[in-house]
Amino acid sequence: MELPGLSKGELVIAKLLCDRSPATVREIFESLPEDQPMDFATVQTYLRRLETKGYASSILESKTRIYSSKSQASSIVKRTVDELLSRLFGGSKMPLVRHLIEERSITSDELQELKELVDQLAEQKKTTAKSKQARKK
Amino acid sequence: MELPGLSKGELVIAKLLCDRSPATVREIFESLPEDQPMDFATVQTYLRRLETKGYASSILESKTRIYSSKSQASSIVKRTVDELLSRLFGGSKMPLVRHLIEERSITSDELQELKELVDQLAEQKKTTAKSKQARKK
DNA sequence: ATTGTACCAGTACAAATGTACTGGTAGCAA
DNA sequence: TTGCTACCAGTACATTTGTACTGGTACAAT
Repeated sequence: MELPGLSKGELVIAKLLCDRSPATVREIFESLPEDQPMDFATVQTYLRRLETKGYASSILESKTRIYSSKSQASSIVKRTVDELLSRLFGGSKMPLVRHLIEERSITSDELQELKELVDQLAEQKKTTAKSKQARKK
Repeated sequence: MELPGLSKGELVIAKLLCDRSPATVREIFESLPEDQPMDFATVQTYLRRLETKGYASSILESKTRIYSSKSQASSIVKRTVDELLSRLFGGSKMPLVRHLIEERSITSDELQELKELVDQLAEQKKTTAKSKQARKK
């Protein structure tokens, strides 16, 4: 069940749907960021296409169709990012990480957040290593 | 001079071109990752389109056309990542950073690299702050 | 009963995209 | 000089994408 890729436009709607699933066309329509408005009917079309592509399902609840996402936001994100990585960075992620935190100005808050993340990961790593050792893998 | 967006396919070629510019069609063709082969003529078409869109220029050097990228890889990357960020993460980058280092298994080496990066940034930040203070901005 | 109002399914359609064939030519091998 | 190669410009074309109109209908307000 290899889902077909999503176009740029579909992606926006897919993400919105994930975050609010289940939702009506109108709900999605209204949650559009106002910097890129879109016709109600256009949203409709995108949702229909998402369903066709297997990313969503829907039921007709007395006159109103309710769409539900069939995939987690995380999996859509993963898929999309994977594509990006393979297209631009030969599949490895560190170059992108670097790009994100080097080529763009980072705020102190973000830096702080990042630091915590790293510490946390390091901690986790240590634990994993230990338990591995314990199990004498 | 707002360059038009690049499609997924164009992006691959654009990146390849950036990395080797100037290059002939054949060179690009041969540097294609073998997991997604493509006809020579298709590469030709992509390059032509890149030129039309303003991302590349070319000259005919005695029977062979030589393409050069007109933009830095970094700016193409930036543009593409920006798009992704706005589409999937409301424009902020930390969620993507998080995704990259949390949702995907990270190796010790990568973690180490990340740690260094963070330290380096912290250092830089401190310096900046100081000089700002010195200048009594 | 009449008229809006919402929403739906279907259809439309130009532009962008992915992918490639073709006919022509210049240079080199035979 | 005759092919065979490489390469080029141009053209082709089915799909996908972006974007939206339409005609029909059910429910609500008049």
